Amino acid sequence: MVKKPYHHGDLANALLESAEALLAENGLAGFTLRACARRAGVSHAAPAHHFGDVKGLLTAVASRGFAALYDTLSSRIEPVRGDLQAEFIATARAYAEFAEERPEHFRIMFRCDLLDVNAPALHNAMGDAFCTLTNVIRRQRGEPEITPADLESFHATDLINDILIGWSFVHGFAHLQLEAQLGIIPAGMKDDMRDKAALRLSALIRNV
Amino acid sequence: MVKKPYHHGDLANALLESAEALLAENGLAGFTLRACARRAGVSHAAPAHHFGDVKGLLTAVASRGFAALYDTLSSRIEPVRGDLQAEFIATARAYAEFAEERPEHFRIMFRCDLLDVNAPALHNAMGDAFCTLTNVIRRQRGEPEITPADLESFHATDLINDILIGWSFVHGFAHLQLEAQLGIIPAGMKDDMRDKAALRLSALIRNV
DNA sequence: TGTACATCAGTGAACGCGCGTTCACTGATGTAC
DNA sequence: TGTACATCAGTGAACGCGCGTTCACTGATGTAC
Repeated sequence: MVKKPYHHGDLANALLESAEALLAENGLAGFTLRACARRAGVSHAAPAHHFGDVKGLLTAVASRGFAALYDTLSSRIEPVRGDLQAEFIATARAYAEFAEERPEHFRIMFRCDLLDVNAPALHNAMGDAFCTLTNVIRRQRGEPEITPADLESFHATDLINDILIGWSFVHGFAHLQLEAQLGIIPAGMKDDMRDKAALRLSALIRNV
Repeated sequence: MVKKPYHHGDLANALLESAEALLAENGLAGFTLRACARRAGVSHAAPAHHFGDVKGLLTAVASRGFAALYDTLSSRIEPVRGDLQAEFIATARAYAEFAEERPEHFRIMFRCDLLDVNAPALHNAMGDAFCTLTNVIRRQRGEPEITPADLESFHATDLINDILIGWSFVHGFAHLQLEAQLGIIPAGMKDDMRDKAALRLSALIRNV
């Protein structure tokens, strides 16, 4: 039996994992600084050394959420890259499934009142995820891709028009579904309806 | 000076108004049963007689939110009724402005984890609001309107396709904007971009 | 190679707080007869 | 018209709880010389 060392070694990550587990188990209500510390096997005052306060920890959790969303989107889009219809469908599907599989994580990510929205880590993680969505739209339009760095200074208004449609649709569907607002659609048909809607929008954006 | 009567007379409404005021002032964090009771000038055990518990009160708050959303949508659509492009633009605008003007109320309405989603009052209020949105789409498509009662048994899948696009877009834009995700769009251009996107979608749905 | 010292990353006790719920109660109201 | 009684809508004290933050502290680590 190994004696527990005084220093944890990787407490920051351990706390983030505890936080995510707590969110998954009990929702936002189950998330507290003290509970995270308890779960990580550390005194409740320890997290302050790494995250400052609750908001700091939540912001880090949200950053990891956007990073995970980025990974999900990338991994789903990559296999069908170039097939514009399939890309669009895969994007909507990946986004919606992410929200369904990690509902509490998803909720936190879009709760700017609980987060330090100016934190660089959060800002960058958001930028990566949204850049991926933006590039889906750009490919639909036959335009060259951009990088997260480009996003900062990006003002091509006619393109933003379609990005707005794409973002809003994908996000709106995922959020409405997550929050039980799509009761009108029979449970077994949601995926199919979403795919069809995505297909229709893809055609609109590709202008065919 | 009037002696305060033992019975309040309209405590249920007074509590709802207190709740909404607290949400507006301090967000969800400022909302507690006790705070609502305090603000309504009543002992903290009194609300239980009207709403049972916290969830019951929150559910009633959300119901009033959907009723207010219904009113907002109706009053904005009515003046331009028949002008399909203007109707669609007005709908997106009304929805987004509602979210901006009553952010905390809006957040509560879409937090099914905090609500009793099976409460009839909530269910009906949601139905009224979403029926209004549905009829916007139906008019775009030249189809007869439906009533909230019809909504229950409504499975015309080809129509749902467009409803899904409309709902998701309108809701997604409002939610992304509320949660500070549209930083890429210069502040002064958001309304214009939203209107243009709505116009484009209106054309898609009208199939022109 | 040692050593002094600054800094970092934890501990654990304490503080003050407000919460939701329960409970026995009481004042007010409504209604059956 | 009166009265008994059930029911409703409040009160206020009490319970038990866990929270976030602060603080003085200590053990461990890293580094300058």
